[in-house]
Amino acid sequence: MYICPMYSSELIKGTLKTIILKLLSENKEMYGYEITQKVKDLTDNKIQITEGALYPTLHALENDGIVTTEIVNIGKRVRKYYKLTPKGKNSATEKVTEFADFINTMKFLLDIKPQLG
Amino acid sequence: MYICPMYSSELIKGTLKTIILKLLSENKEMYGYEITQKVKDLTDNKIQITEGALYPTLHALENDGIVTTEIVNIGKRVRKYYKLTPKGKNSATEKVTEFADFINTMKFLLDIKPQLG
DNA sequence: TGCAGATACATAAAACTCTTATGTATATTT
DNA sequence: AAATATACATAAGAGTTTTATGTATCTGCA
Repeated sequence: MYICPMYSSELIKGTLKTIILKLLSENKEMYGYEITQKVKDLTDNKIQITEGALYPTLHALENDGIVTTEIVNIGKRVRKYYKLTPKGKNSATEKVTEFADFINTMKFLLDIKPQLG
Repeated sequence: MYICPMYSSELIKGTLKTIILKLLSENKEMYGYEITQKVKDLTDNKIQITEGALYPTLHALENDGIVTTEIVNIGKRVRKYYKLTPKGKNSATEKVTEFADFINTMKFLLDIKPQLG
């Protein structure tokens, strides 16, 4: 069985909220499992969000008023959709902006050259 | 008193080892306090490594054979210099390469455009 | 000369985030 | 029929960082 090359877990730490907020800012509403698959697809399996990390984070975002939820029945199964609040939209923008700035700082600090392609 | 704008602490998580290894790969040997100041200077105060994070990390690097240490007396004070081992040089290269790749993935995922300037 | 701030190390408790493991249940594919 | 995928959830443990504390020397300046 093939194990895809993932980033070391410490690298991904601290980026989970940013990723979730960005996806929600683009998709109006998403459910948890959908988020994990989207991230997996978009990153060519390099970033795989685990459920143990995802669900507690989503619950925290709800508690903080960043997202609201809506439970939808799909046949006999349940989906919980998450949607950004106005406050959440601001948070999303801020988080992504901060991360972009952070990337530039790290590129300078680590002397990383931009790549062609 | 002016408080400089730092990145949110979660953003910096997981990057400490990479930063340390990169600096050591460029400077042959450095001591702990020097590392904190260098990072502060190079990032315009945006990244400030705390001692409580730095020293345990340096000790872990030593235990893992990534660095060796040399204690030097400066007057009546003591400095502990850290230097990469051959294994550590490989680790430094790997960590920086991995981070560069990670940055590209995140830029794509977060749809971050390259900036002019 | 005395005091603040900088230099320089270190550790420990607490907080925070993520991994790993486990649990429940339905739907689909082989 | 069984394995895999979908879909939620929580909890113990691991790992990293923050915050707090401790020790000690050196420098600048008022």
